[in-house]
Amino acid sequence: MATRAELREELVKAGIRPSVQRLAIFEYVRQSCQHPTAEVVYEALCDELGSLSLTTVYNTLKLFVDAGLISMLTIDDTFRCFDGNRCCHAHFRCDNCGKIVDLQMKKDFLSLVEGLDTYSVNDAQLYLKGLCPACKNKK
Amino acid sequence: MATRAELREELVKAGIRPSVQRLAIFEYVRQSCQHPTAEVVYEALCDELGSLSLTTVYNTLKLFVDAGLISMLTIDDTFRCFDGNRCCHAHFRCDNCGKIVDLQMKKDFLSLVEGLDTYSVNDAQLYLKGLCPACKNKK
DNA sequence: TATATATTTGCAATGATTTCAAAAATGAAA
DNA sequence: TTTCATTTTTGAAATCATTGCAAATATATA
Repeated sequence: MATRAELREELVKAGIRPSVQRLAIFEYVRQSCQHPTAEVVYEALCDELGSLSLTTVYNTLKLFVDAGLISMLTIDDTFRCFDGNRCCHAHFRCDNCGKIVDLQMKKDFLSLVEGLDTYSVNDAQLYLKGLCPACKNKK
Repeated sequence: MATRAELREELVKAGIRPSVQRLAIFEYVRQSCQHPTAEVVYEALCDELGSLSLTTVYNTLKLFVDAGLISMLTIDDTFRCFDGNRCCHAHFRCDNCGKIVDLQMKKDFLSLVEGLDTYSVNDAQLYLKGLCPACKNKK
């Protein structure tokens, strides 16, 4: 769990000026285990920041993704969500309840892919879908 | 390369009535290596079928995905595309030219994921992004 | 303090996808 | 074949997450 000062430092190192909004959004996404959408981030920070624009949230999240500070998930085809967890992990989305959970990896994804030597890889996501344990038992 | 009769049979086995539109759409997606969008499928088949509705294409592709006959890719966050290749493979999307290519896998994805025993997995997609060989060299 | 630059804001626009109800096609029964 | 019910297709309108844009605000520099 990083402190606010550490997160601020991380933004500066990435060449991003740590405005109040940016730091709050960065902190929220980094601390959350919920893979929030832009809308969720907006709702969560609106009060704390007094005023906040949904556009700012979208712009800022894009800024962070482009800087490699967080990642964007497209595991749900109707909305994007964001992930501040920097460890290599896969995602599982339950077709029934919609919950998205992290799954540990035994090894990095890339070790399994052939012929990658001539490519330059910036991002890798492994998405699994089906039924989570709880929903599986209900059926 | 499956024949039209084989594809028809496959639809029937899946409990899907092989209408003219469905068979044409199924054949197109199964034979294509281009990961077409609904729009692309629509444009490609409009003439051949005389009349075709984009809504039919969307509905039919969803029908096939739900039946497990093809898969839907969300590797590009602005549109969905579809994949008729049933072999286990990963996808690479070039950030520069947008092209999506298949990559062979040494082993199945799932072998690398921990704690999956209590889940029921229906779909798995590994998405890689970065620069393809051609775009990498240009920079 | 003045001035330039970077950031935020809110509303309008975008565009892929879905909804919906009518029209057409198909299958079963008579 | 004719009739009737069911399934499929169609096209136009609606949806909604995301982006564009131009004005307002905040911050850095001279």
